[in-house]
Amino acid sequence: MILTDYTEHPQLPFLEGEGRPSGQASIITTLWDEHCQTAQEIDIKVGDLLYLKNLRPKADADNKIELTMNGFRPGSQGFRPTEPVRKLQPNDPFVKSLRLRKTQYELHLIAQNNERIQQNGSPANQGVGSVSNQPQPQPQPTSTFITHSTALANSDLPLPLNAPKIPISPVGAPLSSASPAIATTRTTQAPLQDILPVSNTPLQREPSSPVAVKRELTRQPGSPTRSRSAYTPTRPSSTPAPPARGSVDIEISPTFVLMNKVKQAIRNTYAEGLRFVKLRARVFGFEPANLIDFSGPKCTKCPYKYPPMSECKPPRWCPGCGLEGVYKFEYNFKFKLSDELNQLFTVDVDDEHASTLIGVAAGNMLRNENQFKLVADRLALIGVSNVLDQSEEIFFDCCVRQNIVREISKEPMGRSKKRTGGSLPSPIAKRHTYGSQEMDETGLSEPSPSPPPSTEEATTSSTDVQASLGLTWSLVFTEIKKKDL
DNA sequence: GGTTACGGT
Repeated sequence: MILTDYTEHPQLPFLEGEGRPSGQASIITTLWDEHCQTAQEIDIKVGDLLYLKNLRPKADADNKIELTMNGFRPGSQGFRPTEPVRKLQPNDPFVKSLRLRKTQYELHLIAQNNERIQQNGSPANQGVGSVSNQPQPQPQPTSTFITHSTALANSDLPLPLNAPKIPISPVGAPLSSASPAIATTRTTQAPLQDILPVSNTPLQREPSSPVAVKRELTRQPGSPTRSRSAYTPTRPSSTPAPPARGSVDIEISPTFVLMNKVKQAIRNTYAEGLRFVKLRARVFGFEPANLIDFSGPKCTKCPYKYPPMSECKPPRWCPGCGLEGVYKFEYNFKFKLSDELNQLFTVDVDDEHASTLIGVAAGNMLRNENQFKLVADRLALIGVSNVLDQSEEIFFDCCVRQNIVREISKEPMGRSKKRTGGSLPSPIAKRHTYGSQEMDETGLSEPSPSPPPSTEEATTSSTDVQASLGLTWSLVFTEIKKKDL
């Protein structure tokens, strides 16, 4: 079999891919005896995800690394492994980590490719060593390739290892202490792979962190505190003042702009009792976990939203309407905000408002690295990045709207009312409204049956409490502006 | 946890 776990190595065969991952990331693997038989019995096919125990490395005639699974020899002192050859079920935790590796590898390839284009003509394999940013590369003593040790402990991320000295001992450069592999032969779509530990050189995994740098950069000499909006929150003396830095390079929506928009929205529309709240807040969490998935494909003919790109590609036919899978990319993510009083809000950001916020329309960030950079750079200004940086708390002004949820009475009327005091939606209504912009709009045009709870009540609640009360929020009218624009 | 490893183009 030809396998990959998205790890490159100069001693792997195949430079470019032809149905395999591009780059030197495919490895030839021989199964002997019962292993070969098992593989056939469980019908291993191209594209399957496998877990193989006790692979042994060897150098072939050309000094390329190969893997071997030797058969068990009765009479030897050795132990017979349990399920040495196994297909991974989709819900296996290894599958997730493998997909993550794949995504990261793809990003790496894109970046590498761009670099090559810019420098015009350097060979494909160069530059590998130059992209380094890997925390603590740790050579592991004797390690097995794809196997046995079930240590999932050290996260999904493979450790870049030393360049193996093949002929001698077992490969000193394992992919990770335990990593599943993908079987390929042909037909793997484009780029695969992961990090490239070519000769000790750790690889960059998170292509998204240009942010931290920028923050530091442009600071206006004379005006450190420039551009704070008129909004001056009151804050208990016990609460430390929010760091004023962070906002250096950014100019964020002035409060009056927000308020004008809010007033206009209220005037123009619908809503009586619609609640807008302006906040100075920071993002302390977000979903999905990877910025790549902040935008994803959505069917243009029905409301179906495809699962995250980093986990799988959109199928040819839309599972929602069954018709031809025509889709476009839309933003859809959540921020967890904490304001200056440490009040927590989980805030939905739909495509429209994400576009306003970020300043760029949604696109396929997995395929288009420029797109990714634009988005990542912009979000970095408010401290949202794949790379954790807790050192700085960046507050920005924003506006959120309380989602109004219609009562849907599948549940015996009154039950949820009793529990919640009359104005809150049933769990069913909540589920339907969640993350669905269309629902939101219909909700708006039909004012909620009873007045919303007071601002004070709502904002005093923790996120959890809010959620249990059926309160959800959407980000609206917020822009991140660069100072120099 | 403890143990061993051939062969094929």
